[in-house]
Amino acid sequence: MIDPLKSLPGYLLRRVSNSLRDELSKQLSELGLRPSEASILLLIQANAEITPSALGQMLGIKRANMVPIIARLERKDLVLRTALDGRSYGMSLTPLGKKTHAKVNDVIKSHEDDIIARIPKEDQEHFVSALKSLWLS
Amino acid sequence: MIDPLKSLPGYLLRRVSNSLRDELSKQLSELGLRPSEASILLLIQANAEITPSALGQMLGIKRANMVPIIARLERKDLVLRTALDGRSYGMSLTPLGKKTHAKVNDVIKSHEDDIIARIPKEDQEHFVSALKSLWLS
DNA sequence: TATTGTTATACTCTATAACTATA
DNA sequence: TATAGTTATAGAGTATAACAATA
Repeated sequence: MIDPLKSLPGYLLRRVSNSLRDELSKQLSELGLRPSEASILLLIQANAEITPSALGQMLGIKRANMVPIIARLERKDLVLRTALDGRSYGMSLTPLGKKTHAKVNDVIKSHEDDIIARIPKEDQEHFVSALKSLWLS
Repeated sequence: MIDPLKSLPGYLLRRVSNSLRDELSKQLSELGLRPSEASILLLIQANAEITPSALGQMLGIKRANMVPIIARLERKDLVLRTALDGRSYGMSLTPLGKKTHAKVNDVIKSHEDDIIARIPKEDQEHFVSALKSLWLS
């Protein structure tokens, strides 16, 4: 079979991205989390009292779609909300959220290390550089 | 705001992949096609009488999910099926399918050229090499 | 027995419009 | 007026299980 797609960088990028996401998703599911939920734990830890809108902007997730994600994190007792003013609230990690954050951090770090380890040494820096030049450009 | 995710290659990869896919999707929508449909036109052109199962395997799409995709391509008079034996069929491009294939090819080529053009010259080869080493490994 | 195409179904992620309450 | 959070809803992609017909 001839595969004219395998020579296309954009196509390669998409397939690789999907398979890596599936791997991460599987590892995070052992913590009962989805990738978006895990990312949010990292961002809340790094930004005390961050709002859902700010989170969504950083993650490229629409405000409307943040609602059920945050609701799940709250239901799991991982995050709690504190009113900032009458219409917005900041989010922080509960004690359980902090413990989970540490585990998430380990999982993501090992996932990222795995990725780098699979790339030949002489390509690694160029790979990250290329991704950064494609980032939102 | 601190973004601990922007330094993670896997996260960068996913965000870049998503935004590139959105761009391609938008361009293909002017042809009335989705990325999966466009890919299939390329693969049928390159592989006469290919079956849905073989297509799905190459694209990483489950057989069950190929059904509605192919049904749409047939409804648009882009592909037609020919029985190979009692239970399987091969797919080929109709005259309109061939014309559309040429347009799809142009769109995808310019999309891919755009991607490469955004990457610094000294990173381009390493980027593709890195993607290939991450491909299904 | 294994495979092909199919149906039905559910889950995830995403996109839009409209509403409310507050700034 | 503009913004934050929310609701409802629709679209797209994906996953699984089960079935009939055929190899």
